[in-house]
Amino acid sequence: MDEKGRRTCNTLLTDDEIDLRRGPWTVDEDLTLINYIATHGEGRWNTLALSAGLKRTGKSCRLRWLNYLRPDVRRGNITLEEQLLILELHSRWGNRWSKIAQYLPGRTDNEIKNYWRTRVQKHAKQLKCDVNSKQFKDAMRYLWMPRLVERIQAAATATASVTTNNAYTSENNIKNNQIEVHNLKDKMGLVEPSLMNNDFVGSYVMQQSHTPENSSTALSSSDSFGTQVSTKSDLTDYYSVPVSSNNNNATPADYYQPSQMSYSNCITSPPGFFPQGLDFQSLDPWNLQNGDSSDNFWNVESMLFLEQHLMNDNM
DNA sequence: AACGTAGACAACCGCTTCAGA
DNA sequence: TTCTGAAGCGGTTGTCTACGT
Repeated sequence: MDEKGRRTCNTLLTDDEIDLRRGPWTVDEDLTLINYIATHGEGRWNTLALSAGLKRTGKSCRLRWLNYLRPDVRRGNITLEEQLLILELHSRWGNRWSKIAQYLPGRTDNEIKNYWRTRVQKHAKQLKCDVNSKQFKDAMRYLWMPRLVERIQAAATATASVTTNNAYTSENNIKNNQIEVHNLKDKMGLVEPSLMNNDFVGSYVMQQSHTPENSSTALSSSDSFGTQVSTKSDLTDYYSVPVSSNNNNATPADYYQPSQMSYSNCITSPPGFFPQGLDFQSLDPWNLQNGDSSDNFWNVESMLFLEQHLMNDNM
């Protein structure tokens, strides 16, 4: 362990503390933490770490639990709807990751932060502009976000087409699809401001009226989580905890099978945020089937648009 | 097959905030 | 009111894996 690792928060660690483990968590450690919390609930993290016999800091235990082991952590690709929401909320609040995470049930601030750094900043780099620059923000708002909306609509349309297969004529399908699109916008609380010009899809602004602050059922805040699932009964409803595991590549899903909370329960929007509660899962067959294919927005058309936009800015 | 590189994500660090003594 | 420890938070780093050469 290097010198930096021996210090935390400007204090030298004791000899006992130097014995603390670092780095990736093992399956045994995960199981110990899960079992301890399932039995005793959460408490003071430092005390918990000691009592559970984990040679980890309380901080490390807390992070592992909140970001990985917690039963309602949602893993896997960020959906198109989630991407749209992240872009919108980040444009509003900046790097307030925990605040943004409140709007994405099951997603952690860490995950959103990682998404932003690896995907969004990558695009800024491709465009050779700063992620915080007006140019990039405009590109997000006027290109990326409308395109996300289009793809969400396309996914919804595809779903509608499948479910209505053989039932309608193509003309009816078109009408239905238009209704789907309209409903989607309603569901997402999106309003279209007047278009800047005819070439352009338009920007989408999230309505301000529904926020976790004014909703009594805000989810997944790391602020509030400690009071949400903290009892044995709560946890045993979610888990069946195996005694041991030899699988070093185990995921939380390998450790326990959720018994009541289904996947779809985790990924609907917080009640009160989207006017009618957006069912992410039902709208996203594209992403589930093909993985995250949403990164390739910067085609020739986009680049031309951006160039033109930047030229107008400079005039 | 071996190596290098980039991307994704888990984990850590240190500062700030908050609550209780 | 002040102090102290715990927890929260955002930035950064480390590690693993997939992919290209």
